[in-house]
Amino acid sequence: MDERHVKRDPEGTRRRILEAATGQFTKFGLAGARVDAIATTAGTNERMLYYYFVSKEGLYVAVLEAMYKQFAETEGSLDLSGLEPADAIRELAQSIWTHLHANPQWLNLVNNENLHEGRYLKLSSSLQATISPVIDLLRTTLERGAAAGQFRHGIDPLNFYVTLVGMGHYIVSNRFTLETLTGRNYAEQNNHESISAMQVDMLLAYLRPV
Amino acid sequence: MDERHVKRDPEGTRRRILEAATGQFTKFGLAGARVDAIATTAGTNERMLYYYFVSKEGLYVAVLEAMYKQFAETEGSLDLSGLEPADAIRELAQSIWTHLHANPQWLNLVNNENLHEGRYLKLSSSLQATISPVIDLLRTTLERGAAAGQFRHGIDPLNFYVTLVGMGHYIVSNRFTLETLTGRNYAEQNNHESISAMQVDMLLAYLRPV
Amino acid sequence: MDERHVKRDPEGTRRRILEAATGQFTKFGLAGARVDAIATTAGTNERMLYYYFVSKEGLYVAVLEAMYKQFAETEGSLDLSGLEPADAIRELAQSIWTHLHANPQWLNLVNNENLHEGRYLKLSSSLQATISPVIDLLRTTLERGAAAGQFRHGIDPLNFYVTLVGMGHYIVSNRFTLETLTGRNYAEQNNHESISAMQVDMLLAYLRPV
Amino acid sequence: MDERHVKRDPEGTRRRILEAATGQFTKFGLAGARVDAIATTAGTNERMLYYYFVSKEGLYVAVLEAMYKQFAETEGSLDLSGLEPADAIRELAQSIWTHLHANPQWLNLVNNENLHEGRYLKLSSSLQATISPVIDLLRTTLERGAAAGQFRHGIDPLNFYVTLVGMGHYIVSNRFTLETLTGRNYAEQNNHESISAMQVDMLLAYLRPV
DNA sequence: TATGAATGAGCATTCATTCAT
DNA sequence: GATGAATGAATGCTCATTCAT
Repeated sequence: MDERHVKRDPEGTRRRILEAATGQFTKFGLAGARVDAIATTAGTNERMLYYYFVSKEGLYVAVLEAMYKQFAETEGSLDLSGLEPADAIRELAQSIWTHLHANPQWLNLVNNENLHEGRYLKLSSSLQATISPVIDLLRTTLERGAAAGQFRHGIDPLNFYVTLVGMGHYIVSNRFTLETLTGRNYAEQNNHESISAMQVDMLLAYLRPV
Repeated sequence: MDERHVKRDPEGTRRRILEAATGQFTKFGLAGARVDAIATTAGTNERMLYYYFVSKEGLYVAVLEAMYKQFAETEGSLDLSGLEPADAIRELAQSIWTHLHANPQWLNLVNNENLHEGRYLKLSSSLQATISPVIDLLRTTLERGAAAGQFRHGIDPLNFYVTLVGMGHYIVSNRFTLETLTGRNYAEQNNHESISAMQVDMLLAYLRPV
Repeated sequence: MDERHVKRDPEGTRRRILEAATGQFTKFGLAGARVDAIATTAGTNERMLYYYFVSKEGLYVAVLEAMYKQFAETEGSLDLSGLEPADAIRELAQSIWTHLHANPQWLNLVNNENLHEGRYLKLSSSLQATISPVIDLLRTTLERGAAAGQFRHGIDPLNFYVTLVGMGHYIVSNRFTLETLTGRNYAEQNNHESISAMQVDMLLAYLRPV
Repeated sequence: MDERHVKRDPEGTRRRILEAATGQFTKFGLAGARVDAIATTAGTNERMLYYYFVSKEGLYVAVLEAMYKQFAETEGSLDLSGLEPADAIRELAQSIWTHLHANPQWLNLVNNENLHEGRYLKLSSSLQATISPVIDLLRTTLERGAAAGQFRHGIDPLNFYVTLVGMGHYIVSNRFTLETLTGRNYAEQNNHESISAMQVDMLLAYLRPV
């Protein structure tokens, strides 16, 4: 059961390097992460990192891809079809926010990638498509609500989606500076629930026909 | 009379180091910024950096303080007293979002500070107070709107403020990954105006009494 | 029937490694040559190199032996018996110089071996004998010329041989620095022919009885 | 008198690095030389090497320049004006050969530079002119000899010079492989004198009018 | 015979920092 | 206040080589 001492385990070695790299890149960013710390944490040596991922940047891209893929899978597996339109929006928001809340380190990676002006994400083929299923889901829900007279017409689903995700992203990603500056810790459940409740209300109030 | 030291300009040197450091830290983060690049850009040598700011981290904290101070001054100078409550909210949102939009590099610094779990911001005394004037302004406006029957009662001003700021922060800070993943560039004016309009509507729809 | 091992070709693999190694060692020297570049160029993997040649140094010695052997064969196949003594000297010189001119990379290997103070050549058994046939040929020719009254007596054949080879070696081996410093490119045919003519004249003028 | 412990000695440090680098590059070539060995030998640390010479290659070029300059100075200081033409040629040859014989490590550097196809020498400005004074000296001597009826007319001075230098270069540069293959050690004085005598005779025999 | 996986020592180079003047 | 010189620990990466199958 001890993976460290299995002599030949290519898949395991690769996976352990990727996991260790995820930890380091999300904690320290691309520049701050140390190759030898990744190797040590992975229970292997630095050489294997280059064997499997060519370079530190190659490893960073691999981590980026893995995390986006994982996030897309979570979002993509949502089934809102049986829910009332308003409940579907509630469910969508809660699902996304919960995932962000549970994986704050992912946001460090996204922020770091924006520091690099998104250049590594662009290197990664086929990630562009990851977002569309959720947008489609949202569009369908908005249309369903509009048809039922519960939502207003003509809402841009992408803007709505971006606003929704941003609400969750901001309070998770900025929880440390927010706590210092406002005295409120949004990682605490009651604070998190309180602002989430406000934000869901906000989204639904906006959708309501005038 | 010694020509070699004609260029003595303590305040200027200090200021140029701070400006150069701001550029480097916002572009590359704390770990990615290079001390010698800062010195070169500032037109001085590395030694002076230590003379004025003790260490790289000391310089980072100084940059952090300067940028928060500047942001607080912008927000604090707002005068909403003459406006209708709804217009005051519009003005507040536009003012904050415009500032974020105009200073995206500031968000890099904030994100970087959250990567470090806010530990350097905590070192900085007296920054905690910077936010309260705006909160007070917002609280007053919300109460004014409620008293006039235009806003609902019992809204938490801090949660409202955080949500409002987050809307602007997210689309500016994440503009690169958003463009790659959604195909929409929120740095372009029409896209930025379009989502801002939705977000103002959202804030106001939420405030409307039920 | 195992398709994965269809490509078994021991002699071919060995030969391709040797050829690839020759290319790398002559281009970059012993220290500069890369084991993995040799393997890749040879269309095999690094492990096979160790299988066939034990070590990088072992491979280097093998290359050294092969090139000296090839050079000795060229020189050894000369037949000067039917020529007038002076023509025999001309033929010998032209033959050696042409070979050097046509194989400049061989000189890189020789120079590299001298950088290593000849220690690898010493490891190689049986190479010492390679030179003697040409010396014998030269001695016979010199004696033949002296007997015919065309050459002076008492010439040391080895010194004569070394001088002759050195003339060709120098202008080929040093063609790059010579071009930079003198502006004359001795790899160009007319320049090469012009200096070779002078050098043949020199050899024959020396041989002429006083 | 112990340079190692002088705390501040920029010129000394620079000079010691250059000397140490000369030793390493001439012994092991550019690829084989080790930066840390150079620093240790120079009694400083690796960082200073980059401080003064930017890179390993920059240091290599500096060494190359220094050695060519030194060689040119030796050759350039020759005064042949008071000698009979034939004696002048003898003196020129002895002077050059003695210098090569006394500085065999310089030839390693030249050979290494030819391995690199002379690309670093080309980087060095102003070295091209180093050779011309000797050529001029030689041309004058050849013309003087021709005018006196002692030398033949129409000799190309550059080809003559290259041949002369090559004679010395070859037996010094290739002394190790020559010893292994011929059994004769041209570093030994009597062997060196013996072949040099033959080569001077050869040069003068060639010059004699027909 | 052949190959992918693994290793540890070593590589050139860069880092933030301090010393001496 | 200002600057050039000096440092040692590290940094990402490559090396020749060996192991396991």
